Amino acid sequence: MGSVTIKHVAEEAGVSLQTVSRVINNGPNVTDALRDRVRAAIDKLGYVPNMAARRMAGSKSYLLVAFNDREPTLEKWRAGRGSDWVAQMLLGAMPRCERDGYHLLIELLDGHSDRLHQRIDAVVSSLRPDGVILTPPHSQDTSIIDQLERRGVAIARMSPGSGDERGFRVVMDEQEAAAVATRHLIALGHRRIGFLTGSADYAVSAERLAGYRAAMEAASLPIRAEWIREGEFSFESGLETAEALLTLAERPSAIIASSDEQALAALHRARGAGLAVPRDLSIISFDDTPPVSFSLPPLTAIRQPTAAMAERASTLLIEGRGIDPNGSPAHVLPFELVIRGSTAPPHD
Amino acid sequence: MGSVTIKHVAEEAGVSLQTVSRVINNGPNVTDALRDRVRAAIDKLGYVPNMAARRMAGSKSYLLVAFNDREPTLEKWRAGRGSDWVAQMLLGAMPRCERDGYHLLIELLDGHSDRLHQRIDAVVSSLRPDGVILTPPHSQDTSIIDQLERRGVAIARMSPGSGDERGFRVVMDEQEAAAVATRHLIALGHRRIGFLTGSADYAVSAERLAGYRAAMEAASLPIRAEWIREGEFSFESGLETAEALLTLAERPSAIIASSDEQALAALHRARGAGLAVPRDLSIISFDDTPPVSFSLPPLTAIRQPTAAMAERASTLLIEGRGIDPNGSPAHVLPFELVIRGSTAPPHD
DNA sequence: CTGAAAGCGCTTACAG
DNA sequence: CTGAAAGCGCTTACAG
Repeated sequence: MGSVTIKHVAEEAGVSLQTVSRVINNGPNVTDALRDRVRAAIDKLGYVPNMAARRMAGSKSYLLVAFNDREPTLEKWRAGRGSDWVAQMLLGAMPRCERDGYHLLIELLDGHSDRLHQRIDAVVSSLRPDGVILTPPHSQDTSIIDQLERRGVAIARMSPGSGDERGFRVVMDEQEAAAVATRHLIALGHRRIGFLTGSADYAVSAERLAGYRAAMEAASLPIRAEWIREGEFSFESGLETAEALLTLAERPSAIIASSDEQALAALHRARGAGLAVPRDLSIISFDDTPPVSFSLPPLTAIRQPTAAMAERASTLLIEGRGIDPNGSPAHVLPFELVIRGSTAPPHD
Repeated sequence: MGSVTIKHVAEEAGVSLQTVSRVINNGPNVTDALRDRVRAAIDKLGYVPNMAARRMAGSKSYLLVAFNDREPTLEKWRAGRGSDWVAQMLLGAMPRCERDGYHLLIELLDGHSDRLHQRIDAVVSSLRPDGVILTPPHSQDTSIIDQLERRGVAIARMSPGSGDERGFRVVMDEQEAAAVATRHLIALGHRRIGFLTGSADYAVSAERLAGYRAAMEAASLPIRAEWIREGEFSFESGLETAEALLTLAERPSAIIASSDEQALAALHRARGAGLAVPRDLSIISFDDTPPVSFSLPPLTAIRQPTAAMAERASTLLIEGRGIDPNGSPAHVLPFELVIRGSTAPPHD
């Protein structure tokens, strides 16, 4: 609609397009007088650069795309239980993007579909984002990193696991978090501590397990193979693995779950087995999404700094142009052990 | 880099750019043979149109912007209680957008700031979205509609209230919802029913109140002025207004709250006053976000079809090009009364 | 039914 | 320190 363009501004200020462009982009070599004149014209006309045009002319797109795993994301939204990783990402990343005139686009990606790469290519080709935020499990998918690298797209990977050090990596110390949880239980007097692992295709799963092992060993506590139950992050998986743990002849007096859902499922199973939490069984969960603070009792949990991680990822993508992050150290953000009512000294 | 453009496709297929463009956009007048040849070339090269270029050349931007009220939105994310309206919008709108190659951008808008219009102009000018989804309270802000109309931007308004019939309007029947809630209580035997109003600057607040009034009158039940408490949607406001209601000489045996937060606050106050819910006091809330199903007892609530509304809004914006929605009827989506444990016959 | 030209609003080298 | 030209990748009228 007869919108204001750089041309109008140039006329109003009596300068060339070129100069206006330089002022907009804080380019060098503009006298203060001219700059002021241009700024005044911009304000007067209410000029705002057209992003599509800027992008076309070869500048930044001012767009960041955050890819999220489709099914778990939709599933959680549908369930309406408030387990909202995406909301936390928005909380961290959106205001950060806004501050520098960027926009954040959430995109859903199918876990392992054949068309995964096709979809990524389509998004990158059509949107030309200045950077892409990858979340698990895609953040650890080497073939995706390959693809994005080939396309020359900057990457920030949240919780990417170890091994591949390409792109900006933003993490919390998963291993230490699990160790802290374990030590908390040990300090309470627990010796038989069970562990429910997360989905095998998420790198954090192995890291959390390693932290548990390390802390148990450091305390010279035995680790029985039957105490470690391999599962997935889901409630259903939690039901199954917790059940297996609770029906053991010598059952653990405490359980560390690799997700909130699993922990909630463990709580459910404990109740079913007539075990009082935390009296007969202590439970610690991972992530600390809303439902765990509403449960009875509310759960002790490792809080993942999702918002802070997303903010950092955005910052790195916005400010890190030209920097080669490859091989540089990961950005480690602090987690927190939130102690609530599901942990106590063992009863027996 | 060195990305595939329409030019490459044209060469590969041995046709003009023009023809490729026609095929991409499902334009008329292309022979099947040519179309197939072009499609084959597109597939072979993995061509995806550059959105910035399309936009520049005067086509759609394939971008939808959803404006949300900044502070309440951030506040809820920060609180981490899972009261997530935005997540429900994403659930409804994102897959719908994706289906037609659109992208949804969430943007935050300050409630009443001077720079509100400036911000909207900036977003519209820089992004050139094909349409804008407005949510309360902005969806009922006449000056915003004016502004967007002037700019020629298509608008879909969620819960816009009555009066201004411009743009696509997607609503639930707020008045009927409140009436249904009221009738549910009446059917249970309640005669003294209190009502906590929502924020005055949200049109739904007045509508909900009107529904309550209508249902009470239809049942020939008295409406005492002191039973209607004007407040805001927040928990704090709920504490205050519920307190006022519960300390009345002749206190209501049931309360309808205009938001989940208020209802939770009422529950809190009831507990403080030694009243058992639902034995001594029934409570119904509005919206049905996650926390109300976690409370003790879980609350009976009117469920707002937020995801469905966002989906409809997207559909209207995507498919409704060229249609003038002004003055056409609003799109009414069904709400639901979810009966849980906070409502029962009055005790006395 | 198909194609050559102009132009969208910017930025990037390149001159001066 | 400032400006005239070219070009980004498309689509839109306009020819043929």
